[in-house]
Amino acid sequence: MRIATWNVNSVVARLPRLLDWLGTAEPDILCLQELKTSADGFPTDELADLGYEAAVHGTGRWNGVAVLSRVGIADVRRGLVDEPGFQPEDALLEAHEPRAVGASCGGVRVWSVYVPNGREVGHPHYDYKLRWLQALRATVQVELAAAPFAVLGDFNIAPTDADVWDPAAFATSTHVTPPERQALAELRALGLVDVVPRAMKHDTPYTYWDYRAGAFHKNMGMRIDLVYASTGLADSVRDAYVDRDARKGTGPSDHAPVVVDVDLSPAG
DNA sequence: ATGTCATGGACGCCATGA
Repeated sequence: MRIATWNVNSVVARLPRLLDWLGTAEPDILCLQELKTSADGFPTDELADLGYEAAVHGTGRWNGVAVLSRVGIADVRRGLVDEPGFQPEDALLEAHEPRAVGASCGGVRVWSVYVPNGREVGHPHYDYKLRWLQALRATVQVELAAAPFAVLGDFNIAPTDADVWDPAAFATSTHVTPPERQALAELRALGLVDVVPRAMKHDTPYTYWDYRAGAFHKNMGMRIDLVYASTGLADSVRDAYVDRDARKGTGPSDHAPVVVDVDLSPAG
């Protein structure tokens, strides 16, 4: 079985690239992030033509996550346990954002997550990020009972200094701070394993490169798209890689897909 | 480090978020 995750930076703008990629990579399960559209705008029919069903959690212009599956989809759950919202400075009410959706596909329980960016250390969004990660932990704690299990997506955290192109450039940034990394450690402590993809080029398994300043060609990247698998599922992993080709060419997302092949057969 | 995108609202540009 092939399981993948991809922040597509608008599923509508990326539809030609997404359909092309599905046709060649042929994942059984694909977790999508940054749909940037509501469920109404989601390209359900085009994906169904390729044999994929979808569990969608989207509300409009920002965020949005989905699980695609060609091995069945059931028990869809939208949102986290005790999920926090984000309250912009000028808003009266905090708004819940579509950043997490879970589904059972072909005997595997998967969650597609888009962790808040955090913007700047000390910004209200950074505090929201840490609170959101605590809710993710509470959700995983419950959902992990349905193993094999994995939570995949854009975590907006580089787990180690080796996962950023220049640690010095991130000295005062989000994505690398001890509280963010501690939140990842607490997820792993529940019984999850960071499935690190093999390096393809430059000996780095980065998954994200800024659109600006030729970052991709200079390999100024980060590994922030992660696959956190239950121990049993991690044991069944036969290969894991970043599909850098999906970051090349015309009209790419700024993220590349992470692809994981697992062998779930009893003898596997 | 900041040379790019994508979206949506009031328009052939700006604000927002990443």
